[in-house]
Amino acid sequence: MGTPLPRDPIADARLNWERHGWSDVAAPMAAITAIMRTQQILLGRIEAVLRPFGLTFARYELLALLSFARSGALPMNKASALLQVHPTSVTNAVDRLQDAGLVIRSPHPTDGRTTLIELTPDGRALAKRATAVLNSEVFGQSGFGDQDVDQLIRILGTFRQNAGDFS
Amino acid sequence: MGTPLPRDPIADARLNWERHGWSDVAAPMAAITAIMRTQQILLGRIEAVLRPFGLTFARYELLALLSFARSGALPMNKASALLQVHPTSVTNAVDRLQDAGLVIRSPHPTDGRTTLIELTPDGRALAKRATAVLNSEVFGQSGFGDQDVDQLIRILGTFRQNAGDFS
DNA sequence: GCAATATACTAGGACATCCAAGGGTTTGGA
DNA sequence: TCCAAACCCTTGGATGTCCTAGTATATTGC
Repeated sequence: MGTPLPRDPIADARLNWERHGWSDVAAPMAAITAIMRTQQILLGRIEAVLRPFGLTFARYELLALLSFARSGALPMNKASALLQVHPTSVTNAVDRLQDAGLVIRSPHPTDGRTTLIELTPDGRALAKRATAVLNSEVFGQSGFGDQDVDQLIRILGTFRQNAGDFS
Repeated sequence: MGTPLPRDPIADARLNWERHGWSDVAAPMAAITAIMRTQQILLGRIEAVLRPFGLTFARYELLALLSFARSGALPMNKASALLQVHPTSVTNAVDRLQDAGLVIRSPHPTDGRTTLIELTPDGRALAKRATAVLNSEVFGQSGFGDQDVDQLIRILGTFRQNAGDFS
């Protein structure tokens, strides 16, 4: 994980696919593998930036989502849907954020099944500070050209829509 | 995680970023978030296809890598470097593959520190079957257009190279 | 030749994700 | 009205990833 490899391992995989007679799917295989690897690299950068704040990306995303909500509160199922993660992942994140005093659980006023997650003042302040650093250290130095950013947003947006993320 | 959302949550996040005066990094934020989400979707598809084989993506990748090695064997550190994951992740995968009888550990002939991972006949056969299904069910139906696949490979290839994955 | 440094793998711990299952609350049709 | 079906959240379990530390083996330098 330290020294760069002499050759692109994904390009090599693609060649292997072609050599084995799977040329028809070699390119998509390479694209998908590249997405997996890119995600890993980006997640590593993000986690490194958030670590000093005692946050992980999952917890940060939840804090950020809450900070954009008018009331600073959201039902857990709503958060799960918007973050597009399993409900149990939200439970897990809320547990830890609550232990850190960044959010509190409160009962829904009319639906006894639902739990609201509410940002505390500390949570709101931390979200703001973390976002500032994330913006300058990660998003502002993504390494993608402006045109490539547009291409990614377009290509992946279409993909996500076809995958049923939104309509 | 079931019903499509009425709106694209990442596009909404981008709007929120712009509303808060972070327009300069809103687009890269959206692109990066889209990569994270796309990876999640793709991983879900892959894991679903591999589950009947008793494999996960991490284990499959190791099997596939070994199946392309001339001798069907690789040192663990080599596998770690090529798969670009932490050495402990390889240890973990090898433990499980070995329990399943798909690989065996053997000592390196000249370097006492090194352990070779070797594909068993069962492992080789399973890798072949799993690859066939992945090709037809996932890579062959990626949902990306041919041109978009090329764009992804180009954009993410440059990114990975700049990130130090290879030279 | 021997000690210091580097390399290889593994053990233990923290987190995140998903799935399956369980208990409580609402809703809706008979 | 009342019970079954739907919905919401949590718990417990399996995996994967990384980090830190520890053990064993090689290599390097004095």
